[in-house]
Amino acid sequence: MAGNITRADILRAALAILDSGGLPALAMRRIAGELGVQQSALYWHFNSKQELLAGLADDILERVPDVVGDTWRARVVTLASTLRAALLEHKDAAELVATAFAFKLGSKAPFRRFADELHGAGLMQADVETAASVLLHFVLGYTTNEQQHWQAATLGAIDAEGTAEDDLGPQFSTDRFVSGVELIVDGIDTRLQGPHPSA
Amino acid sequence: MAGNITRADILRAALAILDSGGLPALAMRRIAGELGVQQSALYWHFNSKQELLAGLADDILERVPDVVGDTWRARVVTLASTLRAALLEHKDAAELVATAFAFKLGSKAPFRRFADELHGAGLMQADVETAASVLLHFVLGYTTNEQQHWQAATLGAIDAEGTAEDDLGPQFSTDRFVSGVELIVDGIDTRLQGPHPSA
DNA sequence: ACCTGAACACCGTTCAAGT
DNA sequence: ACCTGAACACCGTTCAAGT
Repeated sequence: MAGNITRADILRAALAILDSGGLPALAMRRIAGELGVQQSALYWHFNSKQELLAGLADDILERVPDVVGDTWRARVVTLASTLRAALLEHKDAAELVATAFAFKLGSKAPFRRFADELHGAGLMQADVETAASVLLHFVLGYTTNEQQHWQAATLGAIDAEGTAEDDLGPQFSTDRFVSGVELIVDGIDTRLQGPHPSA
Repeated sequence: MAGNITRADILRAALAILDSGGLPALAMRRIAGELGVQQSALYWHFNSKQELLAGLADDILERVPDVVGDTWRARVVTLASTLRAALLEHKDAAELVATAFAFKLGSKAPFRRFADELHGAGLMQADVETAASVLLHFVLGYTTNEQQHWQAATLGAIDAEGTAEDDLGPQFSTDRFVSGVELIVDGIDTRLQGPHPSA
């Protein structure tokens, strides 16, 4: 009936399924079903499910807007917060992006975003890579935990508050996230103090 | 013939399978097969595979030795390196522990280890939790990527060097890892400068 | 070029029934 | 208390064949 299916169609259907049911619902059969096509048809457009997931991760990351700010510190904190916000908009997106990043499939874009800001701040290259790595791992790790915590609470697997928090305090909030980013930024600042190396 | 199977037996068999084949090989049927038992027998000892994996994660983390050092900085860097080393000893262990941690099943032990060192350093409680969180996410995130990179290279999916590294430099090494930890530690140091708050 | 149909080789989990 | 046997309801991937 309708014309052929495209990669974009597949990714759009996959994102809708992710939004409604998260990663556990994201089966090849389900995506195909939503498009009115056989599951094997997807393998003409993607070599594997992992490749499809990497494409999804890239799509989500492309929606992260450019950041503005007067100082590099402000821009780095804003970039981290913006990235977290983009991930929180889609169920399981943090885990999805973290996995795609670990597998080196696409999506080194967020690493580059951090690296560019830090390079612009005057950090030397070795420190740029170290700092970008620390920032990215914190954003992905924190947001993954946060998202899983929410969803577990929604399913009733963990009671909404108290009990499971023990002595760790209220674990997840924008303030806690920003505190972590600022701690890292203060560490970076430490590397900017000596503008004229003697040797 | 032999006596009944125990939780410890199951975890021992699971760890052996993890070592040889990684997480993809760790199927309930495989664990049961190794113990000469039906897969359903495992469900008397564990309510789910996730619970079993959490137990495995705890086992791996229990092998992390206590750290010594003259300064809190030295102890924190050593603890991070020791944790990484323990994870690198078992295939896919970093991903396993990161997932168990995200799911809040057991294993907040490493968080506490970092928190205790930082508390001893004189950091105030809110900063202790922020800093421990940043440290733990970096250790788990970096080591997960490192371990997956190695294994992909071993399987030939990524050529051993060059090419995939592009402009990111040599991505994984003990030095790079320690640099990241030291950046965080410098950020922490920043919070220790005002010993007598005025209000 | 793009998709169907059908199969292959797996999964985790449940549950009555045995001992 | 601990385990068997068998089923349920799924997976990702491949591949000849169609159009």
